[in-house]
Amino acid sequence: MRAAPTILHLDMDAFYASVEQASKPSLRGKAVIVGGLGPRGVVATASYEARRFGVHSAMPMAQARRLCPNGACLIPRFSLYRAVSDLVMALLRELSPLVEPLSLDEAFVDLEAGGTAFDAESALETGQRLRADILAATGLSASVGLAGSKMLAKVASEEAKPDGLLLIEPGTERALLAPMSVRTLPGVGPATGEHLRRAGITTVGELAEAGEDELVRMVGRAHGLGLYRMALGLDDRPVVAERDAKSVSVEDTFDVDLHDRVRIRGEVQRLADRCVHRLRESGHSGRTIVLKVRRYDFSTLTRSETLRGPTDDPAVVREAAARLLEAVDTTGGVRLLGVGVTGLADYTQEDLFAQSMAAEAAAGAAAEAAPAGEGGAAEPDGAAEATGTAGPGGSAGPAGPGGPAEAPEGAEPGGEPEPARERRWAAGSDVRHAVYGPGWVQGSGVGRVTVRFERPGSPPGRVRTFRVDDPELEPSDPLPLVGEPVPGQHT
DNA sequence: TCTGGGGTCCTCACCCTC
DNA sequence: TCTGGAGGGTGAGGACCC
Repeated sequence: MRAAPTILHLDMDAFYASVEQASKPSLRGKAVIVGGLGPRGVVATASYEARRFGVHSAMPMAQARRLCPNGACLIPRFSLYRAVSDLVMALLRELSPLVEPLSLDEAFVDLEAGGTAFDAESALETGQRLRADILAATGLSASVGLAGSKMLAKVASEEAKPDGLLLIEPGTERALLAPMSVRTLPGVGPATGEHLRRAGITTVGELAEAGEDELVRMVGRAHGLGLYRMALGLDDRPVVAERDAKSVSVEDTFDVDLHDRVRIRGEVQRLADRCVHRLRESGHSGRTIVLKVRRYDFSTLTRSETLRGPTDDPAVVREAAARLLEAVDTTGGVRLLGVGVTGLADYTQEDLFAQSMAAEAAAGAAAEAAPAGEGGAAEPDGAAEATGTAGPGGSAGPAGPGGPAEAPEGAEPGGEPEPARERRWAAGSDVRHAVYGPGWVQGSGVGRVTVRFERPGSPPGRVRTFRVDDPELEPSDPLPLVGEPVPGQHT
């Protein structure tokens, strides 16, 4: 077991919301809620100001708005968060080659492996310096936990939040953990927490007292053994710099449940294409195709099919997904569809056999499906979806100005020609005005869009309102949070 | 106005082979 | 030839994480 507290866990504070506050000076010190803005959107991150109203991650956005009616609700801007995250991860890699990112805003670092810390004192010094460097590079605060293991370092950073640093001295682990809730331990979520609570176990100390056998009996072998060890403060998992992806998937929740079988088939095909696109981008192929269907009552079904060999052929994935869909009863309505690929390989063995099978199957299916599919008259409730609100980019899609991010290509080959659509301006998205310069959308409706003209580092800016089709207003890329070059002057 | 998206890991059931 | 168990592959679902 490692003695020196040289595992560092970094956690950026309320990351998405903090990035939004840094890039939008008028929001600093205000309640900011980042998440899906559609009717089925949920909160991704809330600023600490919004958390005071009871808003938290995974809460339905509608509920968050009720709790915090004056909060600024914004769509996530992942490209910006990724850019900021890259800066932070680069700083971590200066400390050690062993950096294990967990998400855009969290990572473990093995300081000892990087030679940047060997005892409590040097670890503390490194942690403080890192926090200062992150603040200088991004303008954001981060919390740091230091301990002898990953689990304890994560507990420490959680305790240090917000904007703090905590080191757990070797030998103090059990006493520190004992009074904490079992929910503190990674892997104990609502279900396991409730399971343990019913057995009278609510603290980590009680978990340790329960003993290994009892825990294995209660929650299964792997989980029970892991929980018992963690309750004792034991965790010898190494920091792993490179992790191979094991699956790739895409899914969409629709604003309105889908009933029309033809429409559902179409969505599955579209998702299969998106999934293959992502699969290819990652340089993978995969062998098992998974279809996910969440029904009107929130029950979730998965159906999967394993191919003879890995593929990244869109036709093969589309066909497999279509076959899987045929085995699912969708009467009652579908709120979410997803297509995924697992069993990834890092080679693309061009599977001629599978391809020829797929081509045959496709030809057969096309011959069968075309009359019914194109006719679209089969489903008596087909008109139910004609609202058009349930489209891609509904609650989840960052349906920014210029149209939904997905389905850029003509999505409705057989549909009526689309009239010039009113431009949509999502709250929080970046824009540039020919006269007033860079700003962000504060809100839009009834043919108007309200823009606040400010940028990272500027004082809070002024608000102006335009027609949604104002030709001088256009979507733009986010500006960097720190060290922003003067726009238009690249010398 | 209930409940996103993209993942990982584990368990269990079933089938097949040895 | 029959039977039972072990073990791997597959499919489905649940829990959890950020």
